Amino acid sequence: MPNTVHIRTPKRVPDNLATLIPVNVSRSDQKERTRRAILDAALRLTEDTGLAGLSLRQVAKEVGIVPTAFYRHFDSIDQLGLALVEESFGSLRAMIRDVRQGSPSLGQIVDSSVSVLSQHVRDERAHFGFIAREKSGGSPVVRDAVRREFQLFERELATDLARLPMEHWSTEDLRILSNLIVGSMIATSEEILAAEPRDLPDITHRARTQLLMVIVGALNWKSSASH
Amino acid sequence: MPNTVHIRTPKRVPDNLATLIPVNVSRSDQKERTRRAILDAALRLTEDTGLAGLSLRQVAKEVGIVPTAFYRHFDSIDQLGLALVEESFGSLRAMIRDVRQGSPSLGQIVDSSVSVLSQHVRDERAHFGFIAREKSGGSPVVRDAVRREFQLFERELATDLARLPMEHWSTEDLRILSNLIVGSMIATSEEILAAEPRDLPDITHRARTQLLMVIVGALNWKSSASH
DNA sequence: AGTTTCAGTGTACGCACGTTCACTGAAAGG
DNA sequence: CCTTTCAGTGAACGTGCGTACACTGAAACT
Repeated sequence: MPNTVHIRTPKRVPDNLATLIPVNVSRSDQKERTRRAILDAALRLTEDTGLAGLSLRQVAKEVGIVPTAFYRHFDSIDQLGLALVEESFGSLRAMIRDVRQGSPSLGQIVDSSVSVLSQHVRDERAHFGFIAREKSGGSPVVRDAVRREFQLFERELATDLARLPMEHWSTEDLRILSNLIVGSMIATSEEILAAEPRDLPDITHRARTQLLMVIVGALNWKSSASH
Repeated sequence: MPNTVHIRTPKRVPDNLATLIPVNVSRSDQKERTRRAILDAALRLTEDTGLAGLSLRQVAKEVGIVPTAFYRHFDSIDQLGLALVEESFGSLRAMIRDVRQGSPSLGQIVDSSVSVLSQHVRDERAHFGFIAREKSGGSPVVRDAVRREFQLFERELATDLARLPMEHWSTEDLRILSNLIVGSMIATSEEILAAEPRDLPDITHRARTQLLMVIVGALNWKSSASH
């Protein structure tokens, strides 16, 4: 059941309006539609095989175009991969924005972080799965892109942490802490992706506890180290 | 430069000794040699492409046998993958044995754990890389095998932790803690694998700090929770 | 000495792959 | 209205793949 998209002439645009405002209809946005269809198809097909096992012909068939038409949109599968990395981290950043909404007590931050993470992983399953897979995946270009994004992420979390009442932390220690937290969150995401729905409460409870342990640990570790 | 192994008749065994003790020479151990060569070749080739991108013909060429001969040793690439999982976790368990050698103060446990991990990851680079890749890899069979091994691992660590002076911890809390620790160690391993040698001291220092944070956190979290 | 076993051979098959190239025909634009 | 642009077409290519099948010849067994 291909996702057919290439209806050559989908609709005649009424001239009266179309000429006034350049409604960006038809040609350019038909291209955009196809591009989206390719990204969606790739995201779906990658679920089984990873980007490495994705073939241009599979994608084309799924989208409903001829193989060669793929090149009108991407130079290579790697470029497709990079576009998916960008898109996937887009939804991850959207998630962070949700977490930042209101930052009350520390306990509440932990609670909302974990529940927002859990919700987003399920909502954007395909994106999170893609990231998890390609983080250690076959294509060096894509793999490195994913890792760079995570490092960026880690840095952002570090500056966020600096705003919390954990005074006198060196930037290095903040990086170490945020590296630990990001790592745990990645692990949790992967567990959520792999788990059956009924195990979800256990996982979120565990993630909450772990995040709390880490924070409590960081605070006490610091005070015990700089006595 | 194939790893040629198929010298049909490598050596005539001197009858005098060979007949006394069944030295298990030639046929059965020639098979074993080839099997090993296949495993080694697969481990090397997988480094670039992942198990998903590994072809039976590549392996055969690398080993120096004809493609069809592969089937004398494995039913499928998946079976090869499972053998590699087993082997890779073998070296991981060897590592743990090293860590357990002498368990003095808590600070020393942390130090030796991290340095042993760091050393082993570099010594058994191929094995650790394989595990990291296939943990989210393309083949469900192999992927699940890796995850099952990690769960086993986590359980073992939990029982180890139970022997430490952290009394009155519920088994659930121990599982949560060991899940956190195993997760951090996986993340650290992946960072070591991806890092250049000169960044290694930073990474081990970070890992040490994180492990300490986690332990301090776990202890304080527990005492604050069960006040 | 005669028979069986079996790791490795060699050919041949059909299939999916990426990429090339010249093409078509509707949309965009002067 | 007439020209240009360009997303999608369709045939053709060379390559590497997994697997089938009948085989060989030395090692192992009786």
